[in-house]
Amino acid sequence: MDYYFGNLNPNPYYHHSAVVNMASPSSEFMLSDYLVLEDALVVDHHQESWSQSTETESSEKATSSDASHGFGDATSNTNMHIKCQNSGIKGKNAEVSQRITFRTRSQLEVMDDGYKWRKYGKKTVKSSPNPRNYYKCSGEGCDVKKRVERDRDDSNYVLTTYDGVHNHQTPSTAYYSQMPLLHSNHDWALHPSANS
DNA sequence: CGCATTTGACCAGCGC
DNA sequence: GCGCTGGTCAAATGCG
Repeated sequence: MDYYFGNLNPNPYYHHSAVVNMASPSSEFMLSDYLVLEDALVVDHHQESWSQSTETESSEKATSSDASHGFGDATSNTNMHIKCQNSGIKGKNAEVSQRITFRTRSQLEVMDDGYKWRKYGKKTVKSSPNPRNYYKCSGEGCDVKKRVERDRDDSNYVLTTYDGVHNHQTPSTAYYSQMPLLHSNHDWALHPSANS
């Protein structure tokens, strides 16, 4: 099984979105176990315009794999839209250099990505009728955070946003060398706004 | 009993 | 300056 998630497109003016299929044979699957890059799309996407981008994502949905790639029915598969955003965050979060948003079709809100997370907050936000859950990595000295919420437009999808990079390896390191996506030092293209 | 989760309070940034 | 909003804190609670 090949794992790959490097630079999908050399053009630095685009963020990268990859559509992958992730088989989920049980509720205890691990992201790192089943993440398979199915196809790569390129979309222009800005950190500040997530709500606007959902229209783009809806069109992606219509053209993306879903069940049409022969991975089985929707209840047994998790289809993901992955965005990597170097968002040029200003202010107090300026030190956050990596932001990755997964859009996951899943009944599960929290997937096991190999790291241990501690929930520290839950908030109803105005931009979505669904509550947003906040998690911190339990790794010692690791300040990576993630937010998890149901897609406001389609509750079958879960939006998972990772902020920052881990300063340690995942507790399950078996796929480390093959699976750079959820580790530091992966090779993402930068959006021009990140440099301004 | 120890640890994780819940949840209301608090804080900071932003727009008006 | 004030109110709104999103993000975080921390005491209370639940669970194994």
